[in-house]
Amino acid sequence: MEAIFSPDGFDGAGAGPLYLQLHRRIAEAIASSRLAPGDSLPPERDMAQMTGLSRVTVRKAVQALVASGQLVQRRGSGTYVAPKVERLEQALSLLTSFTEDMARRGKSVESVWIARGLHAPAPEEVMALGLGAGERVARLERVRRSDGVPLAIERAALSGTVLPHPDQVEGSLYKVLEEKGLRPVRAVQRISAANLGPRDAGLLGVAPGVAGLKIERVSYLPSGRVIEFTRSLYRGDAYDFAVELTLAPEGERILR
Amino acid sequence: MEAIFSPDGFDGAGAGPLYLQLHRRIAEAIASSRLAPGDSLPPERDMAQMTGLSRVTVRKAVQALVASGQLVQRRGSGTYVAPKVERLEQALSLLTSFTEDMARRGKSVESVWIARGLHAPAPEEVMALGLGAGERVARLERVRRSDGVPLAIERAALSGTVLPHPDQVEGSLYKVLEEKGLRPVRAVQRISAANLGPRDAGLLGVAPGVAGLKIERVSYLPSGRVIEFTRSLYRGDAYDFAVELTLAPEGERILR
DNA sequence: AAGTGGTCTAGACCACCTA
DNA sequence: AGGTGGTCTAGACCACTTG
Repeated sequence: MEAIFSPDGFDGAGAGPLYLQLHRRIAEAIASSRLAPGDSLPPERDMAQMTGLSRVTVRKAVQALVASGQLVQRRGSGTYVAPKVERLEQALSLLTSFTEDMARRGKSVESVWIARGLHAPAPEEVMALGLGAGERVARLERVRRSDGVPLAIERAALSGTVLPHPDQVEGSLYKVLEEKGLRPVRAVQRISAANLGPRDAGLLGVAPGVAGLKIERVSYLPSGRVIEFTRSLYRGDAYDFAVELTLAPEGERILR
Repeated sequence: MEAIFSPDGFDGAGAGPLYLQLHRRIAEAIASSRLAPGDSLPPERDMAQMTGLSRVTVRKAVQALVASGQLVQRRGSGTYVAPKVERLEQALSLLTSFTEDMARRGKSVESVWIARGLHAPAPEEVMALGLGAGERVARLERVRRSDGVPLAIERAALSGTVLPHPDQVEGSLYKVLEEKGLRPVRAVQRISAANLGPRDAGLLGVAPGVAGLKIERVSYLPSGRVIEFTRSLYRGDAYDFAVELTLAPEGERILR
């Protein structure tokens, strides 16, 4: 521990800014397991004194590690090495619900509802769902947890005609749809990455700015009608999406 | 412009930290197009004076916007609203090379080589490629650009036996493999999100900490042998991966 | 040469948690 | 009550870009 915060070796010419040098020291200590998940770091003021740097500079080094999810800070308590989250791998070619997917691997699933209700649709929702004039939209917004760890924020939108009582949805949305004979059989997803804003980061229990996977999904009924439009944010460090690619024969198109 | 940086309205009770209030003001100005891509913001010292805040606090607000890719800063020059990047959509079910993919949409492609050579393999590479004892690994590391904009960092690894002269690869790796009769027909990809480190961010021309899509791909020959192991980092704001999902009939498995 | 962002400091007060 | 992280300040110097 002393070695990490020793005042020696700083300011070697060409080593770059002091906060980056300290950042590197701590990151290497974590990578080499000299700092293990759950370990606490000295208080910022102590790190400053030990290294001979100002607290502001120490904070800048620490903040970068917090922002990339390697450290967590708790006000009034201290700074800790982030617990290692086990990565979940999910096959991307199967249209399954979160609930079913987790059940298949024997994980518990909890949903924490943020909002459930009927609203006036946003233009984007009118487009995606093909809503008629005056039709309302049912919005289901929840945090998905598995074994107590928040994994994703899911914001689903459906036609208010299809789901007139969104507040009665409890567990799996797909199960509810199935009971109505409206289970989707096909979906198109778009995947990108984005930094989590303060609100979303808070819901997922990570620091603002941490990378998240943003997934937009439009689901279709056998008739080709759109049934669901869902925007999800997954913790980037907790999820792996797996997909298999095949060589397309000349001229063939797979994505419609 | 004056409205954004007016000293009025700060410190309203319950509005949160000053740097977040300023962050919100600027973000809203960008979202509402009152600040358009390419527009310059006042110098930090001026923003500080205009708002009545210290430069450090102004910097903290600005830094957060830089870290999420909404602003760019150029030392000696100024602070600007980030140019809007056009999102590229790529189908995830097709095994195509970057070069071919871009050619299909009439985009130019440039590769900037970072490294090309034979090395002693890392354990991870031995595993993924099934390397024999003493076998070397060919590494190809390059930045992929389209129309001058860096889009991705691609780090490919192949058996040194398959590709004994990696320094002779110029354009499409898949083309080279095809000429050897070694074109992959199947691949498994794993997708997650991660904050870009200083080095990778620099290569992609974005600020450190910006969210990137991390893709690991293992490609197979018709014989089932692994031919290629590639780790790529895509700019999260410049790429959409599109994938189609289908409902799997009972008992069927799609991913092998 | 002047102006810009990049780094760094010492010190202060606040809000929260733990004891 | 004491310690922790969270915020904020004024001022300084450096490295780089621009006119």
